[in-house]
Amino acid sequence: MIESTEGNGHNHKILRLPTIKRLPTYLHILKRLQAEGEEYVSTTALINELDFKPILVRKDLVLMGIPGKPRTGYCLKDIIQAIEKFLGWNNVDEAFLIGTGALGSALLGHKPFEENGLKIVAGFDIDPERVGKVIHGKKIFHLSKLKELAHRMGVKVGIITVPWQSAQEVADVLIEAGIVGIWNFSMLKLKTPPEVVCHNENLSGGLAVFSVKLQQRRENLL
Amino acid sequence: MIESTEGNGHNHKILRLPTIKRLPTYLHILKRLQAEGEEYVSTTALINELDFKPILVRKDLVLMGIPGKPRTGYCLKDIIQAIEKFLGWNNVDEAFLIGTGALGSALLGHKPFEENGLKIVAGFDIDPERVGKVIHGKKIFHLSKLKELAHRMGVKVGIITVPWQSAQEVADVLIEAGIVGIWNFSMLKLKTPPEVVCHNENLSGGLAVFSVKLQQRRENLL
DNA sequence: TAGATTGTTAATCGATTAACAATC
DNA sequence: TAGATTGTTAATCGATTAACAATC
Repeated sequence: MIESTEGNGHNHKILRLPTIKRLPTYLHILKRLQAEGEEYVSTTALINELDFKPILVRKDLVLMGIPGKPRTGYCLKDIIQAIEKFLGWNNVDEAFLIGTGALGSALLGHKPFEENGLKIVAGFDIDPERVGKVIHGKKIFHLSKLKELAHRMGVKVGIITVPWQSAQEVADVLIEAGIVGIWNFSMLKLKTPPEVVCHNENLSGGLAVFSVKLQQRRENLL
Repeated sequence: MIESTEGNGHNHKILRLPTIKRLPTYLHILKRLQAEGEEYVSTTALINELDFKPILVRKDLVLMGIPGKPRTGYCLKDIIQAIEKFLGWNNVDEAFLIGTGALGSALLGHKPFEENGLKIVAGFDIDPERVGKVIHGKKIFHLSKLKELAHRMGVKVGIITVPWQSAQEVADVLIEAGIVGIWNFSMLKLKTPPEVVCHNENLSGGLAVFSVKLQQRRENLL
């Protein structure tokens, strides 16, 4: 029933995941350089602060359609603007966060989110100890209030930071409340309808890589 | 991006990063199945709870040297043990965490770390408001105490959760204190000597991917 | 035996790197 | 012009998927 007469395929430049993940790193360094008064930057200069090869950076910028000038490099203002626009970080999405344990509380107070287009406006929990409290300036409501508040405030994004056992239950509440995007920090693969965007964050993947590196370090010492 | 083992090479089975990042996900599901009383699992059954294709799981298990039985699948106890051993999650590393802001506090109380081989034993900060406090059961010391405590307690791992401006400074303190592994959550690329293992966590990469997915969702609606 | 599943070998796909021409 | 840097096209490298033989 939902048909996209004009919204097929390539209404938006399609970047690949590895590229997208690198963008915030670029952005951070570019802003630093800008704050230091620079106006242009070359990819060779950029990678001083980076782990990548210059050609990779150039490929990424080409993919985003950002033009550079031979000999001078890229205009900082232009790349910054292009990246922020591409990521949608220039206009802010309001979000609800469900699950105010250690991780959830942290995200409630995580500054970079607000600066990067995602503003958490309220927290939710079912623990009576937590409901009614204020964490990092954000009020915690009972989960049963979510649907009503979502409609009243027009919030369309949910962040799940509950243990995996209750993650699906929470997802169902969000879907019922008309949320269109879910950022899932739990270990459970959620069942969601196709029209809801769901992104699973795999925090333990990072720990795994670190653990293996540590082990290899240890073995190399022997 | 692929970090090869630097040194001699094959003292340890070498897994690739994508495989390593998938291991915790496998582990989590395998343990769930075990708790439900299962003894064997086939890759076809596994991917019900997963986003991957069965062949990919089998390839990963082969890489780790875990044998399966045609028709029956893999012995849960064996895979779980093999993965935990590979990740070094059966013996616990003690770690210091530096920077007790929102993110740092969260990690101090993040249960899965303890269960997965990384035990944070103390926090550090320079803010007098925070020094002396106890967060999630862990005492916060002044950064100037780190070196002495590291030696006394034999701690060899550091987790950096300070803003990027002070990250290098903190890293220098850790290196000076004889730490061998650094898990860096700041946005700064740290300068570390080759004998120190350094793993940079890119949290904003996840946000970037989620942001793009949200945008695409929005565009498809039009 | 019949059937399901593993695990090997080859094919495909995607991402990074290299070479180099185009540009200012 | 000389030199540095971009950006294109091709080569390489790595990861995933497919096909299928081996196994219980």
